[in-house]
Amino acid sequence: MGAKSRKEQKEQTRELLLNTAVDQFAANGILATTTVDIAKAAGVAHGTVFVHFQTRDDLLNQVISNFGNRIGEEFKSLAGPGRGVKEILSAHLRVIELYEPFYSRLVIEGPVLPRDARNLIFLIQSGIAYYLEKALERDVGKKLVRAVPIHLLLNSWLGTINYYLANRDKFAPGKSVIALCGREILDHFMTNLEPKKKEG
Amino acid sequence: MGAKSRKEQKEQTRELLLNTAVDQFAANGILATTTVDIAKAAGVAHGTVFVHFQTRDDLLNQVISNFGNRIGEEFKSLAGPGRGVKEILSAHLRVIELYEPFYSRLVIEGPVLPRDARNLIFLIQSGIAYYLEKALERDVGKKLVRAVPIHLLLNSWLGTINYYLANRDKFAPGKSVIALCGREILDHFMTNLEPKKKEG
DNA sequence: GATTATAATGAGTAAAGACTCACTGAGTAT
DNA sequence: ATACTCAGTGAGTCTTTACTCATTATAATC
Repeated sequence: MGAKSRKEQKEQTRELLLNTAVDQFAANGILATTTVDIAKAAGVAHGTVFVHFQTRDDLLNQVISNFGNRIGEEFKSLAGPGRGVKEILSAHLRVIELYEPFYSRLVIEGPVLPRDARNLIFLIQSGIAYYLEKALERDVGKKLVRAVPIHLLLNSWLGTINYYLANRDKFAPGKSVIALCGREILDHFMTNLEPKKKEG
Repeated sequence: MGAKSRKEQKEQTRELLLNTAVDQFAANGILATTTVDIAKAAGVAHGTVFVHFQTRDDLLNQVISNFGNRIGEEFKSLAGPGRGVKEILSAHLRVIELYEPFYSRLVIEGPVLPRDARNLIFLIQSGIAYYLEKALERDVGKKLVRAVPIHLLLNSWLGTINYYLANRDKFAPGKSVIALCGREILDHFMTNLEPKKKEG
């Protein structure tokens, strides 16, 4: 038995392909990246891709699924229980910033990807919903924020963040839009949530 | 000279192709529609497409450009001078609802289209910016709404509307998302804009 | 009526890209 | 040592789709 057993070797190549794929997707776009590109960048033969994944879509789904797990863990560790709305939204921004290159590709190209991929992306985005709802209930109960329907808050938040990510080349060419604009967006949303004071 | 001169005939075929293309794009998606699809749906030979348009991208750009002009005119006629923020946003919603099938395709697929097409789409979306800015200045001056940075209002509005359009199959399967959710979104934004009352 | 110009045709070409498979060579078992 | 297994190879196949161009039919011109 050599230093690398066959199983180990195979698993290693599989992960090399997954990691290379995520990098290529992030750098050049998901639609624009071919299986040849991934093989070349990974330094393996084209056929090797299909030893490990049945189809290109299969590879893509596994890349997205892996990514979703990583990002979900990260978010949970930052957005523990008992947090307020501002902390949840802030944690959301931090996680996105951390994974911005690929995350923004998902936001941009997600809607035109195959159904399976779309569903996975929807799941990833839903990760925030539960925490935001709890945080909103808590803050409304404490009269820290005014009562707003959770779905309007969630959809306008996700919509706005996605809009900035999708137009990152206009808002922050070559930089992180979240790093540049995230704070401002967050403050804007928190101001919108301030309780209305009584008549003076 | 026959009933149709050659010039007339050619122009007629050209418009047939433009109209057929917009319908096909709206119905089946821009990326998914081939030049053969358009030719078949228009009832002309495949080659005829290239008699009238140099490339598929050229056809697409002209479709988007035409669409932009129509939608721009419509918006201007609804959003005359002296209107308030609510009227401008409301006019925006009405125009989008009117052209929702193709407009939502532009929102969904726009980010992955060629640069020229992307720029045209950006122009279309910018149509509201000027009017919204004037309306905001007016309403803030009259103390009807609180002062917010115009770019935050614009980007969160466009982001939210685009988010609903992009997920219309989830929010309003088979229907108009704008018809179903537009009013609610508008009210939410107007509530966000209510001036803060003095301490009681 | 004969000639010319051109809108329209549709079979054909070319390029891109996903996927296959007979083969190679190194690890594994007996 | 020998036979076997399987990760990896890469030239080749197949499909899709934009685009071409020689040809046809019809309007315009003389």
